[in-house]
Amino acid sequence: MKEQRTLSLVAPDGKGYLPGLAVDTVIFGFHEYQLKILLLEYKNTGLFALPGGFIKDEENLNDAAKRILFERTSLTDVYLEQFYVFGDRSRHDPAPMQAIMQKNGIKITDNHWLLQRFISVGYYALIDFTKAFPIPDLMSDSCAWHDLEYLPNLMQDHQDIVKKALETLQINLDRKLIGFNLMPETFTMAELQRLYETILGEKLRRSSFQRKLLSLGILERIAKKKTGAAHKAPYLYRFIPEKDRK
Amino acid sequence: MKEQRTLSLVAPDGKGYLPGLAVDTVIFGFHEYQLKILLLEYKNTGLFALPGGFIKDEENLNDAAKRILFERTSLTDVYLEQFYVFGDRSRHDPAPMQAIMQKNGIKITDNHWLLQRFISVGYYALIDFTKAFPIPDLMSDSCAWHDLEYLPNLMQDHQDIVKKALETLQINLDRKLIGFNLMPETFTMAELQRLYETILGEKLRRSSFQRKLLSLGILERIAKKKTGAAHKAPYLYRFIPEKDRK
DNA sequence: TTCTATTGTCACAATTTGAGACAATAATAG
DNA sequence: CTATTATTGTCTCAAATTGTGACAATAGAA
Repeated sequence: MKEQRTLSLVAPDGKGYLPGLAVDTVIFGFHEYQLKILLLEYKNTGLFALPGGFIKDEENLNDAAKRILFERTSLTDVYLEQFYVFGDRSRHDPAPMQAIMQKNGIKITDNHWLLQRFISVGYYALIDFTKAFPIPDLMSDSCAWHDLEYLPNLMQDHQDIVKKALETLQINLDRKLIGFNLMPETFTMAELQRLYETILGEKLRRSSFQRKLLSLGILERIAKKKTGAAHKAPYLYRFIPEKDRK
Repeated sequence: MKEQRTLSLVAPDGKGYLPGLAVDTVIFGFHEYQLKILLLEYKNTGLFALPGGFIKDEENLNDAAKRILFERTSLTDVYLEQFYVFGDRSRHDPAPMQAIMQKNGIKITDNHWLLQRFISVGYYALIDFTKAFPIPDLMSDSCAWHDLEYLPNLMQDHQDIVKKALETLQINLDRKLIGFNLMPETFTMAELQRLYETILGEKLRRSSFQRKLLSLGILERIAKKKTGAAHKAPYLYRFIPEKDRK
């Protein structure tokens, strides 16, 4: 682990980072029929926030997002994409950040870098829930999964950011075939269908779904079958990466 | 006209603007079966660039984009949307900006604000070619339409920005029904089809296209017909804004 | 061995799209 | 005025896709 924290490493003048610009990441996972996202809970404040960070002077923007994602999940090679820039003046509200800084023993100066107006680039990531072990930063009690349906109140405009991220995910699901990034290596057709239904927020027909996905030529059926319940055992499937398709 | 220029109003320390952040706009128009974009040509430099600008300290990001668009076109209420943030370190190349500043009598200091690294938020706009009268800024000889197929060499990574803007337009064309923003108030079905074909870069079947677009319930057929050529006169259509549909 | 829930697949209907045909018609040529 | 020409609006039929339900297969439970 190279680094576990972001905020508190930042000097009061923000030296080493691009000023006024931040990255916020909506990290999606899927578990027990539910879409989840990772949220940080700042110590002793009851404030929840999306994992975020800043861009180093000599860092590519997309690399900064990758780094921030890595710091919270230890994962690399993750599906990660920009989706919107949040740049309204109204999102500038220094109060919660002041509270966080205070609780973490950071000296609050009137023009502390963290209290200025920030414009934030929103990224969303899709990760395999079974592979992620969330790591809080040093200002946070926890970095944990939260059900998308039952989110706590979030800092600033983070609720809007989540909403826009979900909309983007819904739009891109079929076109970019990115749902598989939320699944474990192997899965049944029923599990995959539940993922789609959860993301899209609607029921899908079983036979149409199966026919459609098999016809795309992106699934490999694995000979083995799953066991455990009192009915015919389903096949397991694996997603075939684009490069391996014929 | 409130303001006609951007760059040269900026003080060497960039006071009044958010540091390190810019907006670049890809302004699309359609004329004589061709997609066009607006480009600035900087005086005596042979350098072409997308219209761009900076964000004021107290300005919403999206409002900055609207303002920049207005400064070049005098248009308001235009379809304008973010599509990507260009934040690679490699895009920082002060040489062309130095040339522009020199030719425009702006004093070049080592740490002039304009020569720092910028991250740029890309916006694309769709406007009615017949309504736009491009206005150069004071550093530019011209602000003029250029055929998307025959662009001059562009500054920095502006070629990539245009490419990404076009890809976004192609993806959103059907989903958001935004093509009409490129058409005049009334148009024939053949004209509309040519627009779609040009944007998508492929031929479409006439009867399928007509059937599809009529079935969407977004076109109002106007009683009058156009005249002028030796064949049956086509109907004229008008796009029905969402609020007026039933 | 029988029962139950779920799976993989098929058949048929409904819908959408592809592809072409045809009559209507605004100007033009004679 | 009439014949010609190019394009338009619409229709038909075929092909492809999707909706809908049915059915046999089967892993475990009763």
